[in-house]
Amino acid sequence: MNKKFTKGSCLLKPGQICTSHILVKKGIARKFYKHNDKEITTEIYFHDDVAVSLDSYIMRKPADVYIEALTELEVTIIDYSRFLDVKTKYAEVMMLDKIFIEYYAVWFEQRLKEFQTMDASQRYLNLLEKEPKIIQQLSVTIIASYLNVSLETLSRIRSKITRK
Amino acid sequence: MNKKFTKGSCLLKPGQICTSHILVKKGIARKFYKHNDKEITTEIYFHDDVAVSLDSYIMRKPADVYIEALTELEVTIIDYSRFLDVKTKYAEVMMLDKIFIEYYAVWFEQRLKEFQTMDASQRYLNLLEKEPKIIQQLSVTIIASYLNVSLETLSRIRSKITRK
DNA sequence: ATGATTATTTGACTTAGGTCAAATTTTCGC
DNA sequence: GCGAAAATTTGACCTAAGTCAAATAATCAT
Repeated sequence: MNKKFTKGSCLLKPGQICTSHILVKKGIARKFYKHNDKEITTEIYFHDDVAVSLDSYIMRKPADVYIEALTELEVTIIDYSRFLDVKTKYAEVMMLDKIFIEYYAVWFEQRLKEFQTMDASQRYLNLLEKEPKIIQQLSVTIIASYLNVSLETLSRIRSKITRK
Repeated sequence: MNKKFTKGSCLLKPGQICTSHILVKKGIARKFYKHNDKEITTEIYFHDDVAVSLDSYIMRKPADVYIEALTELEVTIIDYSRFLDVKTKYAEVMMLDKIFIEYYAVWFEQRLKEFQTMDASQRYLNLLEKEPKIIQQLSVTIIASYLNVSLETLSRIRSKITRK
């Protein structure tokens, strides 16, 4: 089921239960949570990426994250209840769902390692290498909140790099 | 298939492919990786916990982590090939495997959030609350490497807390 | 028990990165 | 294009936590 969202609108808000997967078809979205009024961006979605609040979806509990359209956005909503029905019938679909979560878990492990082993500049350079689209298309504010540094620090990192 | 390991021995080393899940029956184990000669502990396993190098297991690629016995250790090895065979036959088993990974992913997400939002003392207090066994039974060195702080800093955090 | 090894604590110093404030640049509505 | 609002950069300063070194404390083998 296809849907459109305007820039700045939210596809999911804290308190809602995430019952579906969101497949981005056009535009950019992000997931973030608030901590002491600070926004921390955890994921950024481009074409064909899938957005979901994993713990809300799995535990059937209210989400604690926002999923927000960063541009005009077109998505396909994959409804959980329908999906569940298909899953019980077709082992293949269930297998795909499992593979999705496996890769998601590996991605989390990788990202955790980045925070444990890299300082701010290394994280920036790593992101530049691995996901240049994020650097190219998003604002300093959003990139900083994705790297978990202050905007000022990110700005300094960038100027130091370009000065070289 | 049951196996015993002596304290300090490794159940998995970098370079090996992790083809099985390890179910701890007795003793304590940990997973860690080395970064610039520093050991970073990522997980600690007690009775009935399951140890696996997820990315090695899923991607069938050489592991980059150690799984080490911290005490005399008794485990049950669940071999991947056998398990795979069972999985194709019994959807139930596959479902359990999927649930395992789902919870694992949620756990990673949670842990990532801890690093993004808590300072060293908060992480310590959080661990004390959520996994007191780790604080009670392991050395400062291991706890520090699990919290990703230096041993000196952890020692100072502890003395500050007990002084209160 | 005693000396040796290992683990933990304490001290002095350094540094990455945060905060707050001001300056500058960019973006956008009209 | 022009002024206002928003985003980014720069500066000054501060703090959490790291490093290195030395001092205690705990553990272990003989």
